Amino acid sequence: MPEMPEVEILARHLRPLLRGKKIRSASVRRERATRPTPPREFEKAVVGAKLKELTRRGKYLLFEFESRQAGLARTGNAKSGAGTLTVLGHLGMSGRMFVALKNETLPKHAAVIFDLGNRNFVYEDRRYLGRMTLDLSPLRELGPEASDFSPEAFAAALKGSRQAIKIKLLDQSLIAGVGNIYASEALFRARLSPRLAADELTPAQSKTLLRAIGDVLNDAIKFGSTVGLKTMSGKSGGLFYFDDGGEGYYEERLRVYDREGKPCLRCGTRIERITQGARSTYFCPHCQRVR
DNA sequence: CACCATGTTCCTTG
DNA sequence: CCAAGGAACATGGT
Repeated sequence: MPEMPEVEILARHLRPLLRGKKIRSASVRRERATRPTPPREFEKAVVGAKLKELTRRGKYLLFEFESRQAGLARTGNAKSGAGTLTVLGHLGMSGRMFVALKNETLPKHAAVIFDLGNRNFVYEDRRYLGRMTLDLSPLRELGPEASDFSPEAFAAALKGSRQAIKIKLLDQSLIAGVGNIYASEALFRARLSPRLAADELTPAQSKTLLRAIGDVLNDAIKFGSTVGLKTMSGKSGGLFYFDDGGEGYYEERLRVYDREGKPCLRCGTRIERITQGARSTYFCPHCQRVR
């Protein structure tokens, strides 16, 4: 469930469930899951730690723990100041995180489990493209959140690049949090062609695009935190948030993504799918003409 | 078997 | 140094 809105909703869901909880034991069931941190080192570092705060940056989750004793300095956890240990989480394409009752069976691809006493925290990932790690270096490469970007700074960041704007939006060092789905959605909302070169956008167009990105992300968060929660309630005593997408608290919100051949919701023209940077882009050839 | 998938990183080629 | 393209990672759905 991995674009910024899904991560934000997940963070809001998990925060009250995890805050103040102490990790009794930790189990890494896949070598890859904590890369580049070795699994045993990861387990050792988090056992006994109490979660202070859970925050989000781009598509990453930051689990901030109170360190137990001295001895954490050698974990190479750059962010850990005095008394703090931070675990960085990323869901990749197929990761999920949830708090479960202890008698619930673990999913087949459970990658990391924290024993919290009367509950388990589970990170599971079918494709193992995500991770939970002590390596915080990815944070240094992230561009601003959409909400922190001024139109002027965004325009400046696009200058000097002839790359297609759609591909640029996926660059986390330019702007953090936009993924393949919402890149198409934002360009549709801004009525801009995904094939426009980044430096071809006028200041007015880049301003429109930045606003569209913010709107698309905010709408998704708003939708996910209302309909999504309702959809999921009842599962495991309401402890789950993300399950399998349920009945459409997600896809039905999308206006162009995955709608190839279907009529544009604005003008009726057939939506097209093209490949850019080896990934699918969906757009309306009429509403999103290059200008 | 073929192709596709919400992400990131690394490699090659130009 | 940059851009573009592709592969890799690993599993599952259609």
